[in-house]
Amino acid sequence: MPALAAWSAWTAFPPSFAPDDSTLAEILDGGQAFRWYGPTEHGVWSGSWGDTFAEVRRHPSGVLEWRAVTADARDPAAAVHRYFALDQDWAGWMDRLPWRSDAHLARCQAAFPHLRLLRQPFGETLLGFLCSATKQILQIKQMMRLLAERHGEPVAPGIHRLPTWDALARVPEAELRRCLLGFRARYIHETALRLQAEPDWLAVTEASPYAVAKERLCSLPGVGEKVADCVLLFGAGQLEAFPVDVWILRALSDRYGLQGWSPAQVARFGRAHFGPHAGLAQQFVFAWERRHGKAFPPDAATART
DNA sequence: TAGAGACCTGA
DNA sequence: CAGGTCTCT
Repeated sequence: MPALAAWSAWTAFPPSFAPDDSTLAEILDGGQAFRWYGPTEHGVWSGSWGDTFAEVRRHPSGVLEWRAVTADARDPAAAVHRYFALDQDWAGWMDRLPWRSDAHLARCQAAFPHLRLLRQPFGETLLGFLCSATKQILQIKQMMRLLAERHGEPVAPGIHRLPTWDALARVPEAELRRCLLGFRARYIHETALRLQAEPDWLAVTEASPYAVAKERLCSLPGVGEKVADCVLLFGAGQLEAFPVDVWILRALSDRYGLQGWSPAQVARFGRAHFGPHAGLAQQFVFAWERRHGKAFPPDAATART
């Protein structure tokens, strides 16, 4: 009998990563990643990326901690650090956002302490957002779950990883449709074939500067500006990426007075206003709009075009 | 860098 | 109708 995958011991996250429960939920299940489930009645989140399966919970002391298993039973600490980008200068980036002159941004930052951008595996991020068109988070998660169960290798007993693009290239489009993908099945199938024909395309794209990487991504079927920016922001650490979805459109319209602006115009405004880490600002504005937007109808003072 | 409709399926 | 893209006018 093969060695059973073993859990690492529960390990505390560093004090620099101390989100409250609501912010943790926003990080894990707010639309960046589609592979987290929770919290259980005991407050445990479980999720997976690549070959890693992890759990996150709050110790009675209040400290956030994690444990994980990996498919080949190597120490998962490095994988966890990379995924949560624990070695990055979040405090510095936060301080360099224009919160001093932007009261709404300051409010968003205050509302989600330690909100982070995840650094997910590039290929998986692409897969997730290729499925995201006109779908809610719940439905995207369902698609990912079916893809993993039916076409991904097991990483631990009962747990399957997402299929690699190589594996996806071997799945007929009709079979993909059975994973609730709908018209997105064609995008994924065709993308898989292209990636198969060019084995280092993903790695080269991930390592390319923002503008180049975005152009490359946009050449894939089903990938437009919004999806490309999500993939680069959540799967490549490109903080310049500024995805404009309906929430950001609404937020910039209602909070910044940009009624009637097109997505392209809003994107230009976002990069100019929020600066080189616009993608980070975007995450706060996005989270705030989803959670609190309804309680704050558009401000009459800014509601002029 | 305009606007409309199609594309799948299910909450 | 839904966190988008593609295509055509």
